[in-house]
Amino acid sequence: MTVRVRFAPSPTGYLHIGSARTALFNWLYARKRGGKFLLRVEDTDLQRSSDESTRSILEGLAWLGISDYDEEIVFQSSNADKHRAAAERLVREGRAYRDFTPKGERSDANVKQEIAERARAQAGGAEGADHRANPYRDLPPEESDRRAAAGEPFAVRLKVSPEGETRFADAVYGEQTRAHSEIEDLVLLRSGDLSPLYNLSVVVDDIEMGITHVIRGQDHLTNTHKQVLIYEALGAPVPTFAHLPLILAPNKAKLSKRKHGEVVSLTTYRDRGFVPAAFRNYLALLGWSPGEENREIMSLEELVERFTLEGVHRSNAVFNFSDTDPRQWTDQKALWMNAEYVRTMPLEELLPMVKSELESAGLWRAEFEGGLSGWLGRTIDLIRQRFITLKDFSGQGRAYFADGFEYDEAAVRKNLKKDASLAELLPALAERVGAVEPWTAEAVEQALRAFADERGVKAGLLINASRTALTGQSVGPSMFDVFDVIGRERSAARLRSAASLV
RNA sequence: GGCGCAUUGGUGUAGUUGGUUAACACGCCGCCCUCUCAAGGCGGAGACCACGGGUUCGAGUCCCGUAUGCGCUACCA
Repeated sequence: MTVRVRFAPSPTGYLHIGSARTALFNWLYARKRGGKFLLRVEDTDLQRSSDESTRSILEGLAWLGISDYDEEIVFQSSNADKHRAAAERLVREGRAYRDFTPKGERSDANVKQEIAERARAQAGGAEGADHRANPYRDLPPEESDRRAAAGEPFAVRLKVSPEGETRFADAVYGEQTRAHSEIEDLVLLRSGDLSPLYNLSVVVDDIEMGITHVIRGQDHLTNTHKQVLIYEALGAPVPTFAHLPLILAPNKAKLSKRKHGEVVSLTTYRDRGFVPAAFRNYLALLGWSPGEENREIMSLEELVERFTLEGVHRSNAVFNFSDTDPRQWTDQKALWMNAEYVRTMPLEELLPMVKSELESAGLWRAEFEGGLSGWLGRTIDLIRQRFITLKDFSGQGRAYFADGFEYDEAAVRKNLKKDASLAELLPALAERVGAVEPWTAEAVEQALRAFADERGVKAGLLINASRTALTGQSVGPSMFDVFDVIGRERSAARLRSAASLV
């Protein structure tokens, strides 16, 4: 049987990195098994869902390179009739019943507290909660039909048998069992508009879509038993479940936008200059590992080849970042991995990303793809070695692409103001450099060192001063390569104008 | 409150039939390289494998208990 998996986000906000990772694992599993990867947008909560969210989720998946869905995207809201029909069928078959209890008030905010209080109150009673105490549970069908026909509002609940237990083998967490006494007669359809609830919708849709493997977050693990019950009531085969460990914040709390801000949003990584392959690689390693062989840098193909559900962990992973240290705005390993990709990936793959970065910074010039294309390649190859994100090409790297750049204050202090004689040395050096022939790194080095000897100063003084003069920075590639790439005229001009900063 | 799941250095993980000094990556520190900073090379600090019992000649690996964390428990998804 062909494997069919789905990623089913609800479009109530940006794409959370935890969801992105769930999508990735689904995708990897489908590709690994030669199966189908489907997308279902769970937009049943019209209040909170938005087209904008849907769009941003789609964009995020495309950015990650996993948007090659094998079938049309399914929108859950358009399946409401099917969900309702399924529930009505269960009522007819006596597997579900109409509950005419008036709908209770519930303040969304303190549900958790309410649950705990109710449970504590019940604890005083007999053996736990009596989930089958509903007076409408065994109402004769004729009376139920009559009251419904009379227009009395009702909800539809699944009739969970009081004895026994449900079980399923989770591909990650292993054998799971839960006594029926722990499961209430869950509501399938809301009273009033008879709109379907989540547990019903997912099951009906997954059956409809022929899903064979449900791979999702561990927060659904306990509720899976309810869904198994629905599958069984509906007489459908139960798919294989694989629950994924959660991704936690440094304080081990759930990662949330409200508390942790933009670090949890996938788009942040795109906007801050991450290479998609790097972030994808990092994400894959959160809650999964290939086992024995500990090579961590893996291409998409390698990830597909090595991915298994058995390699998924059971313990939650901590996403480590600091909200006070800007250098650690996100997990350091993610940053390291991105730098690794930036400096080692094939230049032709990096080029388009650098292009769009330079474009959005207004630094792109048409010649970069024409007469200067060779120069551009050399330059990028030179400066990428110490960059971390794509943003660095327009930030620290600005001076390579434009004459208008800023001098880093600390760099000026350290390399230019340090020695007053630089005010005179720099223009003289400019003169010398301007005459170098041919214009190569070696020739410039010879000229500069000779000049230093003549003036009786250390070459290092001139080299460091030149670095700040030509790039505005205190750090960067080997200086003679920088001269080479910046060019004779621009180098000389920058040396001269830097004299005024001394 | 009930039920479930988890627990290896700061973080991500390896350690799949119990057997020697618990491995790797990130981060951190030092040295080398050197025109700076990275990268790279070499080395180092950091884990009594949550805790307590038990089984065993021997346990990170099996069993029980405790603690802690997380999840679920809703006419939210």
